[in-house]
Amino acid sequence: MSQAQPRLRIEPLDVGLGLRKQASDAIKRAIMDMDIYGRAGEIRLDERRLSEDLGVSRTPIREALSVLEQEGFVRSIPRRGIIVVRKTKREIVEMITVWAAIESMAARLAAGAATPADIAELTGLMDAFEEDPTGHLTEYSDANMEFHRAIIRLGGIGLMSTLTDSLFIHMRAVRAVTMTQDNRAQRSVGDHRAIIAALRAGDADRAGRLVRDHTMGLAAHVERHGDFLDGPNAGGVPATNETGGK
Amino acid sequence: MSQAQPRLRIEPLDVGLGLRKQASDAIKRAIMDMDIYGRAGEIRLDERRLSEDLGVSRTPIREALSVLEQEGFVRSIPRRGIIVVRKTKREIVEMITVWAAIESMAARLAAGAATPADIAELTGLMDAFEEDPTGHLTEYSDANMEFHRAIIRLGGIGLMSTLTDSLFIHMRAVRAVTMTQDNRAQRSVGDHRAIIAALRAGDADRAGRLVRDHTMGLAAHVERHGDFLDGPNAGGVPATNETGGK
DNA sequence: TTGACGGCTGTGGCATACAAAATACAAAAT
DNA sequence: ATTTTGTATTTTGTATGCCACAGCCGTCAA
Repeated sequence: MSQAQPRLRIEPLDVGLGLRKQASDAIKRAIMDMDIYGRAGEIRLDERRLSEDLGVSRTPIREALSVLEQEGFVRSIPRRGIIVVRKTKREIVEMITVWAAIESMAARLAAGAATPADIAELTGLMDAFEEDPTGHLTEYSDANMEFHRAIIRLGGIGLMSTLTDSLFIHMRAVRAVTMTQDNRAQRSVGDHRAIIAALRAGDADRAGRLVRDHTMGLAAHVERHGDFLDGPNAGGVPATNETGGK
Repeated sequence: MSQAQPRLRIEPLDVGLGLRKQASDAIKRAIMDMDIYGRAGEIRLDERRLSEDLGVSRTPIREALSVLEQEGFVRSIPRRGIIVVRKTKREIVEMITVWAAIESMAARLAAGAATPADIAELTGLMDAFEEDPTGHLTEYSDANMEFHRAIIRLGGIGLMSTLTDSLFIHMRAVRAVTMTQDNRAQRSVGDHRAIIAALRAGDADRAGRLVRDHTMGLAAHVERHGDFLDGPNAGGVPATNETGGK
């Protein structure tokens, strides 16, 4: 009966306020913590199990899962259950492309509006890793993300930050891998410095182009080396029976 | 095994599969049909009233409202109820800017991949209005939207279509107004023709730039003349933070 | 007369109970 | 032995009831 079901480890949350949001956060955390691409087969989430693990009834669980579905973490198949989505390489590349489009525009806008203090913040993020980013890949990965988020923020369009944030969440699994390949970290620093220079010069065209090329380069890289995403069970969504048991 | 059977294909009989979606669609339709910007004061939605009107219980209504909240149509205030959101001018401008960013990138991608048939489809959308779009503003407004959606589709990034579609829904109220001002419809046709030419020439840079300038022009126009959005009750529901579903 | 406090009502949040559907298992027939 | 069908269990979808909190109104006191 209770086979090797990927039972998520989560802490029972205390009831108080915003029970639905707490539940969605907890489940989201649990999903991000588990290695989605390691396991094979579809990962199903059982409402009843979740409700008893979290100590709340199924109603807030369902609403939380509805939120997570909108955010692209799970997919609800009508009468069949809720499964954790596994982003395909194709989908990741699409997300990076959208990211490139948005950040490029943000850089254009930032080029005309960024203050010296803003520029200083950007340089500050890179300064710690100028010499040898390869040694501290984990830290640099964070600083890298923060750099891009900062540029988008400097664009002044809040919606851009909202959208890209929800894109970035799905790329946690990709970040670590891509960094270690191809000396990408080192080249990344160079690209970033060029972007900062363009922003400081107020050159919107150049800033937009550099950002676009930089991120599209990541897209091309994932396109080439991101086959681990489609991993063991390739293809897309199996339309019909795929029990996978035994 | 028994796969080659010419099994007759029957509609999956979507009744029952998605009472929640039916509810969300109905409520969404109702929201879009009413003139949100005409009325003053906050528009509250009562769960019990809705469930009574739609003939279903409150549970699917709540889930439908949860979906609508994620899509940005309504806003749930913890113990106060659910109100219909009114997009501010600022938010509309932000949405148009994001739209410009995405469609510009899509045009770049489309410039290298569009087939003559694709180009013909685009020209076909515009041909009917070349002479005098001012006479058939409603029809042209639809064709205009379809033109932009087609370009985004030609970019080949499905995520772009998904994102922009959800953006476009919120701009119905703006479409009609902006078209009638400033001879925008007529100039729109000219811009579109130039965009088609760039796509036909395979000039990614030019196509991307033209699309960006065209849409950013709309953003600037709304920025200038879109005060009716914040209209009667300026700042009716200001940034009270919280909720807002990410 | 005015302001504050307390009960009353209405609405949303959560839990639980019930029904329908799909899958898994088993048995029987070919 | 394999396939098919019937049954049972699991699991989702829906309904309803109860509870907590917010807003409102009336009354009482200063």
